[in-house]
Amino acid sequence: MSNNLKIADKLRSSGLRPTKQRVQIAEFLFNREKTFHFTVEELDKLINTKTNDEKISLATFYNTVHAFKKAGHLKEILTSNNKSYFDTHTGSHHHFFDLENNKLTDINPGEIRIKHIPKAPKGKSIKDIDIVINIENDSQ
Amino acid sequence: MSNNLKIADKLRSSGLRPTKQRVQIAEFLFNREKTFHFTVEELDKLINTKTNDEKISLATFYNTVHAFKKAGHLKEILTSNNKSYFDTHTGSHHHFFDLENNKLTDINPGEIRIKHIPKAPKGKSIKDIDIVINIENDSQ
DNA sequence: ATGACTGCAAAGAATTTGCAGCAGA
DNA sequence: TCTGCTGCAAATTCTTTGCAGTCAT
Repeated sequence: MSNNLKIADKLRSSGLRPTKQRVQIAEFLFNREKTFHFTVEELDKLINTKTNDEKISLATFYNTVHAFKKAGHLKEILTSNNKSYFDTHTGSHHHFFDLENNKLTDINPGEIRIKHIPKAPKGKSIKDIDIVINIENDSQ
Repeated sequence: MSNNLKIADKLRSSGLRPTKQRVQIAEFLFNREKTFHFTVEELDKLINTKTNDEKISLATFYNTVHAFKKAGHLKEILTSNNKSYFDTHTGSHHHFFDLENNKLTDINPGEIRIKHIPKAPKGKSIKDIDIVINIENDSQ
């Protein structure tokens, strides 16, 4: 309940109306301890089959996820399979991408550091840096 | 002419028949000094409008680019716009991605170095590392 | 009430696939 | 000749859009 209120406030303070659908999606995404990585398709399946309530339309998932991203509540991640993955952990961090099962995992922030960041070309500045380490099964 | 032969041999030694289309695409891609970054769509436009000869079908561009990639002559690059970019420079290196015009440029290999590479989760090993530095226009 | 949001279905963009015909070896 | 490759169109997959009806404020 208090979670519900917090979620609603979080949405409102981002300029987003806390509609039933957005609250349901936001609760699912943000009321958890661990970082959660997902595609829109996966989110749709997870939420729409878990509950038997009225289903949320796929278009609404796309709208909502993009709205959350714009509001800074989600981060989009590049992967080698050219799909849009999102991450509930919005701070600066990087990822492993498992090529065998298409799963993302966070790299512990202490585990990777860039020694020297190159200067952007003139007239340009750096917006952000994406690092993905592709992993596969050991070939023992 | 000798270029033609070299290209044909390059293809043959990768197990690819040097068909007219593949030779034409390979010449376009590999007979150049500087690294070349492209999407399949761009390649199609560049090759099919430049010459007035018989056009190469889009499906053939996809087939060929993937065959070249599998043979190790091209590298695929992740970008923030979730399209497949390819790079004629197959060595290990990283990229700037200009968010304003969707253009990739190489980062000079000396300009970036990772201080500490994290260990892959157990049972997994690192296949490769993709780093993309997103850049935008200065905001002055 | 009024503007924003949802849901549906249709459209769009990028890529893949099936298969008949063609062309290298 | 025989297998691999090409080209076309149709199919797939992921994502966006238009718009009428609905809901939050």
